[in-house]
Amino acid sequence: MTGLALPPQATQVGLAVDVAAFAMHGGELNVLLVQRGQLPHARDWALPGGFVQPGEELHEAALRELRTETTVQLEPRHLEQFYTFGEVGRDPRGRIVSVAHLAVLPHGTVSVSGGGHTLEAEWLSAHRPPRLAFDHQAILTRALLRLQLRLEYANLALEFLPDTFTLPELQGVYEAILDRQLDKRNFRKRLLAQSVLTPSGERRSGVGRPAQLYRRAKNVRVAAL
Amino acid sequence: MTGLALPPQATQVGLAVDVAAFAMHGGELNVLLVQRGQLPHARDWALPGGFVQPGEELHEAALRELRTETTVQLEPRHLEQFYTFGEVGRDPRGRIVSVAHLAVLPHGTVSVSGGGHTLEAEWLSAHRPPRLAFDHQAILTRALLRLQLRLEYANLALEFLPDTFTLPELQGVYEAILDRQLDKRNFRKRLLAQSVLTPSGERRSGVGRPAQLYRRAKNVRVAAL
DNA sequence: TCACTTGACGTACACCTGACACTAACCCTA
DNA sequence: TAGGGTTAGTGTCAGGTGTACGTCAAGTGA
Repeated sequence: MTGLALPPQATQVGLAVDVAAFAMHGGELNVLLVQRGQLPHARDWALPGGFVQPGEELHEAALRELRTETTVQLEPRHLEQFYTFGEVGRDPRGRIVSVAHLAVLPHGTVSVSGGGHTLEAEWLSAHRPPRLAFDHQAILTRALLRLQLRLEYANLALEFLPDTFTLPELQGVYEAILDRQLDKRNFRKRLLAQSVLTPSGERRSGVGRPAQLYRRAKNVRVAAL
Repeated sequence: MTGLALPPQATQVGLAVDVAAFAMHGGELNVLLVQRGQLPHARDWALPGGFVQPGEELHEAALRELRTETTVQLEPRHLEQFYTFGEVGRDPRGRIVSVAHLAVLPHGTVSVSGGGHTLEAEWLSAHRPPRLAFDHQAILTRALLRLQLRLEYANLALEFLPDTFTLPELQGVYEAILDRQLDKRNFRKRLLAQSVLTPSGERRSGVGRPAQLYRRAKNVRVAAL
């Protein structure tokens, strides 16, 4: 376009993305992990991720890695870059800078399997994960913090649930993300006051008293990450 | 260390840092800008920044660029990485990814001059800056947002003031950063309730009634960014 | 000494938050 | 069909927080 070249002092580094993808399973907040098939850290668990390709945007790379390593297909709006990890010694192969992304999986995306250079892909406990490769534990910790921050001022929790859901289910999502218990009376008060929910009229039978089903209110947009 | 090499699919990109450094001058929030001496965007204003050197940490690079381009010396604790800009077309020279940093200049750091590849360094209005090179306007906008967020739950504003200061002066810092007016009575109440200030006993004369001078209370640590 | 400027202070109200205990509705089993 | 088990659903009060707002105090300078 211009004939301009990179100046000689421009350090060339490996550019990577990593993705901390979250979903709810059985009342627990899970994070999507892969088992590495290559050195370094072969057979260790890690966040899905990999190198950005030439001409590829950062968020595209994140989506691609997620797709090829875990078969999870995601829309760009559920993805947010949150921190860049570039410490000199973080990867034994050389200077590799990783732009870490946070992903929220809409309800329904569940089955995963390994692919690419990974042996295995699995949903594992986000708050009590196994030992992770590289500095991925630090990345995960920061991702959880960001997720909790976002929870407060977005309707993020709705993403983790199907179209219709009960209030106790929604409360479960909050509790799983915050990793602590909430008072149900205060929770209901707070949520209903926001008027982002409309009762669907139906109820869900289960073990005890049937619960009212809600859905997201019209013209309430879900938080874009 | 291991004999491991970067895999062939590892895209090599130029790695840069940019710094949005803020200070208060004359009741206005200013940002430190440099006038570029090289193509592309020669003679345009830009945020100080440049390429990371081999073996150099990101925050070290940010401090070094600030020092060489603007003669501003800064401690690491006043620096925070806040976003990474990696869009494909953002730099005409090729794929250059920039890790943007926010810097708060303690009061007293004022005189600047160009250096390195820059013609000039100057403090200019942060909320109404001149036209900026590359995507630096987007970087600046995001930096301002982050600064405003930080203001709320840190004692960040104290950094912008000398050791002793009056409450109206402190309020001025808040107003300059938030770019809006605050009620002085509520401001006092809020600030004094935090008990991070101690009256120095002295007063400062000026046009109207002399104001009480305050200093940061003992054992109140300033927010690390 | 009077007008002007700026600092300092208190009150009243709306709102939000968190603590807390009981009733309602349904299922299952004896 | 009655009763026990289980989960859903509700109201109130106290304390704190944020905001709006009027008034007096202490200087300066004409």
